[in-house]
Amino acid sequence: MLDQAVINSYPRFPFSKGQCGGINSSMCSICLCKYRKSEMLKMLSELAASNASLDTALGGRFAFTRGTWTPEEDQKLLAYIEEHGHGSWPALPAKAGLQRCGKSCRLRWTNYLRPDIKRGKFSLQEEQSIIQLHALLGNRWSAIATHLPKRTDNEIKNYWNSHLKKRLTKMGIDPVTHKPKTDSLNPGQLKVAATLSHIAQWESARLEAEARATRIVRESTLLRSFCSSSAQLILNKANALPPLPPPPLPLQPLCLDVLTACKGAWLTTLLKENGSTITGTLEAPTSTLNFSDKQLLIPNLGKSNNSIGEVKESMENTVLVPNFMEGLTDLLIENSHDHLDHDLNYFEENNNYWNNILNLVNSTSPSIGSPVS
DNA sequence: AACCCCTTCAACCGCGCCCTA
DNA sequence: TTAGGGCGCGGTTGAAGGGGT
Repeated sequence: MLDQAVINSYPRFPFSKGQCGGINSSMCSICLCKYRKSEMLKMLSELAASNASLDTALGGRFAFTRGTWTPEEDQKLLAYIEEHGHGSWPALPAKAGLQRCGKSCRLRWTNYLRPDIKRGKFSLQEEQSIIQLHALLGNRWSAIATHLPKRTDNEIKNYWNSHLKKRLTKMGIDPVTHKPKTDSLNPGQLKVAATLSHIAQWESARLEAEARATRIVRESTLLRSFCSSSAQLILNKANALPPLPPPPLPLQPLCLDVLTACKGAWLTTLLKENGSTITGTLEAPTSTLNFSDKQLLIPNLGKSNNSIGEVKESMENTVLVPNFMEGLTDLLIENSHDHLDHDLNYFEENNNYWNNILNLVNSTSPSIGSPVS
């Protein structure tokens, strides 16, 4: 058996650190290729017998370059994929003449070299989309990325961690829950929170399913220019996906209603707190819900035969709705105080902001027709 | 100029899912 | 049914660069 010290001293040894000695893992830590234990044992005994370096003993098989990619490497990878498509990633480096593992090539391609990637500063609209989608989806970066054209999940994740998360924290909003940090909820509030959590869970699942379908279609579109036969297979796969299931009633319209109410809440508060006389061309709140003093108030609507009414009735009288949009509403309200009081540009931007949320849900949910009537 | 600290983000790690033989 | 191949995903790391002292 190979000396443990030798294994540990070799930084490129192809097994997970600390696991290679006992051969209790079949996972290569460099390229994630998997090997049979018998094969690994054979490789190790060959190495021990040869008394050579690991690279030599294994035929230079694991002498991968790591770290930052050079322009020459980029060019090689780009040229190969443009001509042949990527095909099997583990096989690509040898064919393309690269001393990289397949996984490194795949990451370089998907996060940097792909022609459909937009690089550079995130726009205000993109920032808002990320915050909105993060409130709905949490750290599902790939799902979020499907709603931001030409942005990668890695880029969005980095931007969130280095910019947006800190910004929300600075404004007193928990970047995980998207709620003000000082929340303490009474039983009635918790009840509503549970209902909204259910909505968010459904929306999250729906967006995830949609993201999957979108990803497949996008991948097929990209590949078509390189490898028409492979693309056709993926297109067939996408076409074979079953339609997204409708959300459970009564959550379906209520979800939209809550969003609409949030928009209305923002509008009402802005007008009220600024003593503004903005009228006419500005859109009025459309929700059946009322709003006052930064609290989304749900009145007792009484008996109703429709399911929406039943849900609302269950919320009873007047309660604070601690949903994920409230933090955003507060964020916007704070912004209005700090920077843009009585500024119509601000109004228009944020009116669009709420319209975007509604459009987002509307456009991605064909089965969700309209807010509750 | 030199050093330190902080931020950014490309790249890597480890896990788990899906598919196939 | 199971093992292995392939790959996507979220979390983490560390090199590079900028700013302050």
